Amino acid sequence: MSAIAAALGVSAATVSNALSGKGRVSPELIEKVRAKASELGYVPSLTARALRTGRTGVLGLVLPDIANPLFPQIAQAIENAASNAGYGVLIADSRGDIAAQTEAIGRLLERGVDGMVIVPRRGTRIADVGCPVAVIDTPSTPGNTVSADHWEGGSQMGRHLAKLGHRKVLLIGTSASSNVQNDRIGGLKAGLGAQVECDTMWIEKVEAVSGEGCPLGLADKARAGFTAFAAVSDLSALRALTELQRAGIGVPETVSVTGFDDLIWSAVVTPALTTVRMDMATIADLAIAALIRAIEPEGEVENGAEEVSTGNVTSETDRVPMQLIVRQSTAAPHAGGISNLHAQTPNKPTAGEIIS
Amino acid sequence: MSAIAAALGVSAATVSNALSGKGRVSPELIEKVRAKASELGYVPSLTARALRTGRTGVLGLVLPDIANPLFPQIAQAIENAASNAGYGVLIADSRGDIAAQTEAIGRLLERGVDGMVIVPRRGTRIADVGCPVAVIDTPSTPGNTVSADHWEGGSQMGRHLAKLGHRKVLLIGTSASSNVQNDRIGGLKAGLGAQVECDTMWIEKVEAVSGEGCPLGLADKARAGFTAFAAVSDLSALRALTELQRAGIGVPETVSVTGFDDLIWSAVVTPALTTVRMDMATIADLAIAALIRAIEPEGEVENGAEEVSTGNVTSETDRVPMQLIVRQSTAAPHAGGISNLHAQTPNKPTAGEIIS
DNA sequence: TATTCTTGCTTAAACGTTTAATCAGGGCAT
DNA sequence: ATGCCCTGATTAAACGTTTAAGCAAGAATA
Repeated sequence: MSAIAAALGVSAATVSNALSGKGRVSPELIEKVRAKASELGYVPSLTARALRTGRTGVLGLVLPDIANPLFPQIAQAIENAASNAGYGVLIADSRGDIAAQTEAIGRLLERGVDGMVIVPRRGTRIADVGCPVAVIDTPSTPGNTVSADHWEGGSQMGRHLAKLGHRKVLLIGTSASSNVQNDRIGGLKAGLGAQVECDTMWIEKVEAVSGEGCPLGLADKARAGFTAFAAVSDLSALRALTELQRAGIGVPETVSVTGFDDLIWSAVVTPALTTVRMDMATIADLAIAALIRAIEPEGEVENGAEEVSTGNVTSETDRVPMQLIVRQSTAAPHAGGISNLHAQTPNKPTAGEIIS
Repeated sequence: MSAIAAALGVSAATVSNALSGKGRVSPELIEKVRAKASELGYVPSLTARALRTGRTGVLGLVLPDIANPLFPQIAQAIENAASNAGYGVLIADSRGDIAAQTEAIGRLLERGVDGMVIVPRRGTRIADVGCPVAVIDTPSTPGNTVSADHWEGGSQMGRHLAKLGHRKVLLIGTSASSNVQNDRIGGLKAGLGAQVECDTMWIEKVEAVSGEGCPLGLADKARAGFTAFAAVSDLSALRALTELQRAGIGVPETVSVTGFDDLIWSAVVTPALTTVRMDMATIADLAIAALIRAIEPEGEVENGAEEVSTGNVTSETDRVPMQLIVRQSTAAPHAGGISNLHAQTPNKPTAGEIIS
């Protein structure tokens, strides 16, 4: 910067003002400074700026378990939104226990992040950590900034299955302590309506008895009359799908299987999974916008409260609709029921029809 | 820091020296400074330090497509290794074209990262970007810093299949332009040996003709005598597995299916996938260690070359062995061949036996 | 014409560290 | 006893910005 100033015979402060458009600088000088800057390939030192302004231009991203298959979607959306807003994204894995989450947050704080996006570990409440925080969890959780409307997504799926004619549905969740999963299940039940019989299976409970990765006994369930298996995550749906197929039960002609989240494999398995997708791009945009509102000074208002607020930020809307994607894993329950195995239906293209 | 200095009646410089152990400070004063520092809850400003030293303590992580299902493993391992070394990790998604990758690298550079880890987009060579770079690709690619030994992994899998008695194997890849996939396929062929007949299917080519997500026609292949389908990624393996199951072909009693990478779902599908896993923790450790060697001054050597080298860094070893994980999707080819459909074998626990 | 406002720029301080250079004093050898 | 080295500290500069305050000169106002 001083090089530009010297080359133009002005002071460094003027160059700064010219580039930021803050002080009073003549238009022609601004132009000259701009020209010289790009001529010299000037890149402002974000470090120095950070030191002076106290803002680093970096946001932290804290995830409960970075190995979560949903992570790519989240990270990509957040990175994109942040990057559009001129921010960088520092990741912190809070793998393991709650202590690790706290420690991860601490590391980010030390690095001087201006704010952070936290997808909290199940059942965790985020205390005021000393910087603005956007929480992506579920609308039913207090402190949530913005998230997918899991309940509504569940209800879309429920209506889809009910409309196909299913009357006995098994809901499959992983952990009963997950707010997200409970919301999805609540929505499913509501969407299925009162006349549909449903039962809920929590995989964690089954595994506590029979060991991790054990068979879920879904073939028996099918024989018991369940015609649809609605998992609240695509991973469980995949598990259900392959277990049923392995047992020789045809999907979708005998039973239907549905998932949640539209994970990477949903479209490529056979039959392609009917699922419901979060609009992560919108969620990320809202979360980042809310954060930035808390970080950057208002400008308009001249109140004394120049302090950056330091708690959970809020968004205009705390829930964004989900998108039902109907593929080949759902169909009307066949009258023949379980007896009609392996009737081959031609594979239609898998892109999926987006409903709603 | 000045608060500590004032409280102890010494200068700020002394405090700095005491905490960093650099200058000459009396042992008892060091102790007092330490005590006061933790009493006051002193947290050094990494920003100021960065300004002064020119090093930010932040590494960049550039991924070809953050939505890649392998990403969680990579990000987690890198974050962990970096964090252990006292570095933060800034992510940059280079989704889209090569231009996006360059632009992502530029953003990281502006933020003053001390170095970066790049998993290059297929076929990309990383030019000298102005900071140390660790490239994680494949040993056969020039410029590679460290990566899994994909060829060796393929050969392990090949030997496993050959030993089971398979004599006609279909190798399934996504893109013929991927160095990683070619290495894996090369290894597979070598491991299978000369007496095993094999053919290679590239999904991209099939899809170019029949559309994305189209059936791969594997049932026909099975009828043509292929008894094993070795995909070079778990995603393709999953696609193969479900397509075969859907066609009523039993895995593993009729044909075997194998994958690569041990992605999250490999253990939970039925039958659980036999696959081969990268040791990302070791790879990440080596990559980060190599980076840090380039970043941090040698200390010992008193040569004038204080400059940080600015190209691709190298590691002691550029390839780390893969780990064959045998689960339920592989078995000896049944003498009866394709006719013997749906023979049920009991589901064994899915944890997987780790070989080698 | 004398005063005040406005414009366009400069000066200087500040952000919180690190580090080279300096300095006072005590022990040691000459 | 004088000069020298070593120890344990201090001083001051520097990193590259931002920004409040100051200032000179021309324009507008009285």
